[in-house]
Amino acid sequence: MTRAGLTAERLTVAAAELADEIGYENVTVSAVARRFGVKDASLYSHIRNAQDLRVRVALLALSELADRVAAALAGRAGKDALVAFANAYRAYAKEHPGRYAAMQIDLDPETAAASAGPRHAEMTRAILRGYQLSEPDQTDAVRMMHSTFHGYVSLERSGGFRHTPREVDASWARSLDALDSILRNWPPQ
Amino acid sequence: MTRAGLTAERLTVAAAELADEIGYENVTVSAVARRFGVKDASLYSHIRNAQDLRVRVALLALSELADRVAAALAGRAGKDALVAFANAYRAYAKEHPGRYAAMQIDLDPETAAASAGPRHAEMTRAILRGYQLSEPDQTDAVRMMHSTFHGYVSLERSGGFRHTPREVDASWARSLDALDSILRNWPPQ
DNA sequence: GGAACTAGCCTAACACCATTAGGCAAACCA
DNA sequence: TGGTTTGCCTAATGGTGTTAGGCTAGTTCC
Repeated sequence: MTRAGLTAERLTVAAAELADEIGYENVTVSAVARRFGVKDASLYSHIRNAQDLRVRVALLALSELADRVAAALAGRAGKDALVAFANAYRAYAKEHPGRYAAMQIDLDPETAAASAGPRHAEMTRAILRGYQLSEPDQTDAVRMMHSTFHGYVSLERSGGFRHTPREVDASWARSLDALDSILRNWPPQ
Repeated sequence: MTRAGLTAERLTVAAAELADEIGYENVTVSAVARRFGVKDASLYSHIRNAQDLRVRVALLALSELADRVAAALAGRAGKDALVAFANAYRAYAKEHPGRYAAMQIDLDPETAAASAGPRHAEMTRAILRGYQLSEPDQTDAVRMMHSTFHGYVSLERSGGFRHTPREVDASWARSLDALDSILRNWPPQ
């Protein structure tokens, strides 16, 4: 009887793949075990419990997304950077809906601090260097950008835009134009 | 043995309350049954299954939120209306996190059409009457507004803004200023 | 090469949840 | 009051999460 070679990492990747394939909410310890042809209980030497597995998937996704965003940003500034960031973000969410969903669980503060979350924040701030905003406007702008991206992607995914015929891609592009315009003319206090 | 007096409506309300109290993902058929002091199986004369119960909670929440937004909008126009809408939306999400989470499930098209979702869309469009936008800009603007609200609320709830000290309320107000400003000066194609 | 050890996967067992089938009694209705 | 409906129950099945303890494949050390 040869061994399956389970590790926390392999389980995490398998869970992430499963999430993209069958939906995040259907990812279960049993389903992951099945994928490796082992019994459920065997996973518990590698992960603490189901929640632990979910957290690992979230961290994986956060890190993958940060890498892609970083790559997209390289060598760009201003609106170019804004659009590259936004498109990388949205593309990741579309390619990996399950991982994107996993990212939404709330991590406890120390896990969050050790995650790629701070890298996201840092990169978002980097974009704003092209827009001459100082604190606290910068923080407000970061929050608005992040909200818009996340809100758009998440409404798009859940079919919130289906009822209106207008192309979602076109609307997205205009929203980015609007964001750019507002960052260039951030309303004075 | 007196009867518990179950109905689909009472079960839905109880499930919604539970969602706000213990979190949407912990709402289970068993937990609802427990709350009424009846056996799990007894619920199945009133609801088809767990998914049916979830859909009912989502519809309840959509309808409650639409009512509150409608009340907030009454007699307002322009930026006043925008801010009233946004604040009603955010307040509902904070008061009823479980119901807000329930609203995010995707309804099948005909259920969605019969839900309060279209009322939301209509009210959002009504706000834009104060801003002289014609199609397709109007659709794009509706999508951007909705994304911003949803994105903000959902990031705030999941602790996405915790790392930066700036007050979330203040940032929110500035984001609404920014939205207003952009609606007044929607960038030309 | 064999003995001792480690670690990886297994079986067994339990609790909770979702769901279906069929029974019995309370509530209503004639 | 007797019959019918309907509401909740018991019983049973299957999936999932989790713990405890066992067996053996692979490694280490003489």
